[in-house]
Formats: sequence, C-alpha cells, structure tokens
Amino acid sequence: MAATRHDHRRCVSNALGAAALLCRRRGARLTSLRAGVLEIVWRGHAPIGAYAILERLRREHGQAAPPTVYRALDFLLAQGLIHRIESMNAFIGCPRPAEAHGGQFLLCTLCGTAAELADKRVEAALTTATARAGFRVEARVVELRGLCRVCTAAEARHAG
Amino acid sequence: MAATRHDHRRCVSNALGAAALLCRRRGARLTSLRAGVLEIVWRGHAPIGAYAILERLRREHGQAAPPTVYRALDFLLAQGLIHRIESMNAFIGCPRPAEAHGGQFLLCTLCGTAAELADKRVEAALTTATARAGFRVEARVVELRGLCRVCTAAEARHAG
DNA sequence: GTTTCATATGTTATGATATAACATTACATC
DNA sequence: GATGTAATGTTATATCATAACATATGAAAC
Ligand SMILES: [Zn+2]
Ligand SMILES: [Zn+2]
Ligand SMILES: [Zn+2]
Ligand SMILES: [Zn+2]
Repeated sequence: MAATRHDHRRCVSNALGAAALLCRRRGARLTSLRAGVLEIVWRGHAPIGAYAILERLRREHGQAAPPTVYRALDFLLAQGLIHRIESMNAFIGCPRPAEAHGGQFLLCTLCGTAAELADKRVEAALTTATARAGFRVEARVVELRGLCRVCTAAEARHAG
Repeated sequence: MAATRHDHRRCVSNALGAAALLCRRRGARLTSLRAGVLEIVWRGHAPIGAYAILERLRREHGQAAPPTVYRALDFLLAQGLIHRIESMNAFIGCPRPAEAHGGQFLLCTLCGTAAELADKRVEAALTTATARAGFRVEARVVELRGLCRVCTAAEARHAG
C-alpha cells in the first residue's frame, strides 16, 4: 500500500543537487522560489497538483498565487526537472533530468505513487508504429494506471 | 493542414448506427440526448471539449447545462463509444467500439485531428515492460502529439 | 391503465485547474 | 548608478468538472 521504504531525504537532496548542477551548466536560473517548488514536488513519489503545491508554498514562503506556482512549474518542465502527469493534472519529479526523454509512467491507483520507466522496446514500438502512420512525434504521453508491485502483493495477501 | 478528404457523413452515420446496435445488444439506453452528444463528437476527427459540445447542444436541443453534457459523456465512455484524450481534456469518437480496448492516439498539433491506433507491438511492449516492473495495468493512456502525415507533407512543401 | 420504481434529465451552485494582463522587483551589464 | 531583461507580485477571470437536489420519463408490475 506504499512504495518501497528508502531514505527519501536522499531522493530529495539528490534531485535538488542535480537540478542546481544542470541549471548552472545551462545558464538557467534556479531561483529559491523555483527550487522551493521543486523541493515540494520531490517530497513524495506521488504526483502533486498545482494547488497543493500552492498551499505548501504559502506556508513556507509567505505570499503566493496560482501564477507563482504555474510559472515555477513551467520553468521546471522546460528544464526537464519535472514531468506533468496529464491524466491527473499533477506533477512529479524526474529522476533522470540530464537528458531529454519522454518516459512511461506507472501510476498506482491504490498508494498513489508514480514510477517512471524508459523502456527501449516500448519506445521502439511507438517509433515504428507512428512512422508507419507517417506521423512525426514531438511529445509522448504514456501513463499506465493500475496496481504497483507492493499494492498487488498486499492485495493478494488480503484475498488469500 | 487537414485530414484526408472523405465522405464524413458516412463516418457519422456508421458511428451512430454501430452505437445504436451495440447499446440495443447490451440493454443500454442510447437516448436522443446521448445520441445527440455522440453525433456532435463525431462531427469532426478532432477531439472536442465538453463546453464546446455544450454550446452546440444548446443550439440544437434547447436547454442544457454542464452536467447534461458530462453525464452523456460518462455514458458514452462507459459504453466505449468515445475516448477521453487526457492531454487535451477533450473527447473523440471511437471507430471500433465493439470490443474494449485502450488505443494509442496520434494528435496533430497543426490540424488538430486525432487518429487511433491499436498497434499490437506497442501493446505487447507495454505489457512486457509493466509485467517486469510487477505492475498490474488497469488502464492505459498513450497520446502522441506531433504532425500527422498530411501536415508533415504540407510543411515539407513550404520548407522546400 | 394506473401504480411503482429505477433511470434519466433539469437546475443551481460550487469546486478545481489554469491563464491573461499589468505592476513591481531583482539582477546582470554597461 | 543607469539601463534593460527576466522574475515575481497581484488581481481578475477563463476553463474544466462535479455535488446536490428537483423533476420527468419510461419500463414493469399490478
Ligand atoms: Zn524517495
Ligand atoms: Zn523523466
Ligand atoms: Zn477506440
Ligand atoms: Zn495535421
């Protein structure tokens, strides 16, 4: 009913460190506001909505309005530091922000966690199928909802 | 800059006919309101939003409010007669409503048309990748945005 | 053919997500 | 320190979706 246990502070600090490095290299300004939003997004492995971010931001940074959050999210999206989960109107940190990619997301309907895959065979199959259709892909949305490994096991125990 | 030319009235009448047949078989009530919404959705091969449907419905059926449209859409979704395009908050008719399926959508950013694929290799790759992750899939969202064949060709002519 | 009940629709209000438009501030460069 | 650009503040509003309750419709039972 939850993601595997781990030292999540490391997830957050790794993500913030990688983001700082990437932005420095690119000449992009990871301001404290933007870093704050990124940190809020990274507090969980479940996608978080813009207004939930807004609430937290207000408590921690003082004043903030919807555009504050959406601008920061736009920046983070442009830098590839977060992804938008279209089917949830929500956002999640990207664990591999260094290179551009369109990942596949596994969204658990029970515990809410989202895992990101970058399966080569899936990508190859999509490329082949779209090429055959004469379609030139610019962006991919692949979101699979269901039960994660942990929740599947938990459910099996209850049923058994 | 547009989908291939065809006799679109046939698309609409085929879709409505198939829907009537399916609903009769299933004992589902395809009321005139629901059929009207389905017809509006089928007027184009581009996804249409709920409020755009609402406008048209008001002109043609008289009174209507958001719940009117969303209820009809919920019914049509449940019957597999339409799909929701998550990345656009919009809806499109399903050309193969008889069997349940999760298709792949090719969304043209230029002309707006959406095409539905049901590529076996893509589906197999997704199944393999998710099984390896121990994830039990319940629903798939695969939406690819880019340029359709027609728009790609048109763009090439302009560039050349 | 009326009663009965479930389903469908009407109606009002509101919640949830996202952006437009313009003012102000911060920061790098000169 | 003047200048210009990018970032943020602020207010208002657009857009998408549902809750809650009233009314109407239509099939089945009587
Ligand atoms: Zn973690
Ligand atoms: Zn990623
Ligand atoms: Zn379909
Ligand atoms: Zn096109």
